Amino acid sequence: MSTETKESLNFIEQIVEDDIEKNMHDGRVLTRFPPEPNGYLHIGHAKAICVDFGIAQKYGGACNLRFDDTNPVTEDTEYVEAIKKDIKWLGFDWNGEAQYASNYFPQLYAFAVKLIEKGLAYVDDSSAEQIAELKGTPTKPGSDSPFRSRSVAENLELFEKMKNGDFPDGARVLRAKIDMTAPNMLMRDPVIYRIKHATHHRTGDDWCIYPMYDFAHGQSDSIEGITHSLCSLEFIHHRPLYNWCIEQLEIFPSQQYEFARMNVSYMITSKRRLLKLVTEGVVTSWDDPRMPTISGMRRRGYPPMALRTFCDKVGVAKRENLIDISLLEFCVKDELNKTAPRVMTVIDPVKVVITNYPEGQTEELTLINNPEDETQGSRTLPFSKEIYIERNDFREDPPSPKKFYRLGPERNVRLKGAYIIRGETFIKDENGLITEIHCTYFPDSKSGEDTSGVKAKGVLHWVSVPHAVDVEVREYDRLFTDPTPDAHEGKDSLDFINHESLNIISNAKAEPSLLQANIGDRFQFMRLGYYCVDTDSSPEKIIFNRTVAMRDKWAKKK
RNA sequence: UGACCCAUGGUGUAAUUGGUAACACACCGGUUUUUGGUACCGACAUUCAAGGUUCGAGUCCUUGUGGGUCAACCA
Repeated sequence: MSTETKESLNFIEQIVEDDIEKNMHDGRVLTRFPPEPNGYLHIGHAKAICVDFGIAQKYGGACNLRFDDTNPVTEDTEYVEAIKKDIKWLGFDWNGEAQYASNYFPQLYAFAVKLIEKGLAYVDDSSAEQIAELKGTPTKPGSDSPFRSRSVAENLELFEKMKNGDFPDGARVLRAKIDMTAPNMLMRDPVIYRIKHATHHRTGDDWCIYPMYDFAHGQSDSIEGITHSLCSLEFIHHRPLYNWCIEQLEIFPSQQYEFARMNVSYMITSKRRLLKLVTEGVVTSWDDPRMPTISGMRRRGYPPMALRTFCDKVGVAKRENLIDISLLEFCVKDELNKTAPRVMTVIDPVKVVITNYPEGQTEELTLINNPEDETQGSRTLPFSKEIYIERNDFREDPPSPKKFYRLGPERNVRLKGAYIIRGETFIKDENGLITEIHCTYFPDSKSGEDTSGVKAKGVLHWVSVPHAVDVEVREYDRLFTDPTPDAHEGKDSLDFINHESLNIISNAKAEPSLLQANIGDRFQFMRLGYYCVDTDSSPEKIIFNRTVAMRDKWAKKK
């Protein structure tokens, strides 16, 4: 008797399972991730990667990485390398070598010739404007180009001349001959080849004509034997053309399926607008920790696994969506809670003197590194007469004393992993700012061997003054003040920039174990949040990025 | 005066394919806690509308309504 509950499938998984059941392509599953190497990958790509590679993985198939590099003027190998790095970092492996649409240029050219020979493509001498003119509008049918009825021989000759570089850019195009009155604009004799005397990042100057997306993508899928070509909803209108090309060329029948792209609140994914953030100096670079790029999130400290579980939780469907960024942050915190070692760092330090603690004495205390993971062991930490605590962990006169679990005059608190101390007096400067707090400690209240019987109001993190390490901490907030900054008509996303998205703290005090930290290492700063060592760090100065702050009910109540 | 896609709590995704709305996040309340973290418990929707088919509809049909996409020699 099977009691297993049937796992619910998204609509793509259902299609794939149906196909496997029908033994389509002998049950083979081959997907592909087809980025254009003209920009950096962002959170939206992460979703596509998880779907493309994830489906393949789930059904024992494989996923090709294919660069859709059919427009030499915008593409570059720099992006190729960055994209590969991001995919690997997310934890996916593509099938064999990376593929390139440009590898198929000879084959694609032959496909075009075949179409001409079948009387299904023609060379059009019209200008871009004229072509647009005759194309009609979504509500008005288009009409035939005067060049539509050229003979096969003439088309063949002209197309070859196009290839040979006999014409300047824009002089002529090759168009598929379909139906100028089709309700789907893409079927109104789409341009499939254009002249561009440009150097391609891979094929150099071998070609001066380049196929359009619609004449390259589907055929590339077909050449590679892709079984399920998954893309976002905006390509749904391309599907009839995708199928038309495959049918007319009589090649392997790859199938395209569309799913909704993922939108995340307070993030933008338009390459153009992302670029603007960099060029306008809103952020420092493509991998600025505030950027929704994969490289930005990596630098911010988001674990790749968190991104994957996030995409997983978001699911796959066909409706427009706006995912609450708090789900992403939840996934990040959930992952980090299990994996990040705990350390203590005081961000806004105020000095505490323990008046009854022996002068000059240092104790080595042992602290657990991660209560969620025993295998992470423990470390020792120096304790002494003078320590730093967080400024807001002391209140001279707490507003609601019963609810305040921190230090104050005549209040007892436990120093994490150390002793219980009691607030006594404090010193203020001329501005009323507290500069020093005097406490006494209970010698028999040592953590783990507490026989004092003293009740502590709460637990504070701390750092020993003589052993403290100065570090810089960079706190980030969302880049925009509006959840959908690019969805307001007549307004630019830059109108919603959060000018307080970066807060630099240059004099935080960290426990000495952090001296051993390496770039990229992630930690939980107890009671504060999760942080990682930034790439800007040097041996002289460790710089931490705040990946995400801890959930804080107390801050919320206030 | 078009074609195509979509419609389930604040958000996102489910619902054994026609059998009486589930899970996660967020929010609110509580328990535990040497992190105001974690963990745990509780509260939170009769599925866009109106008809129809049916013993029975979130699932099927019809008509509306609302949202999205399409007029680059970009992908």
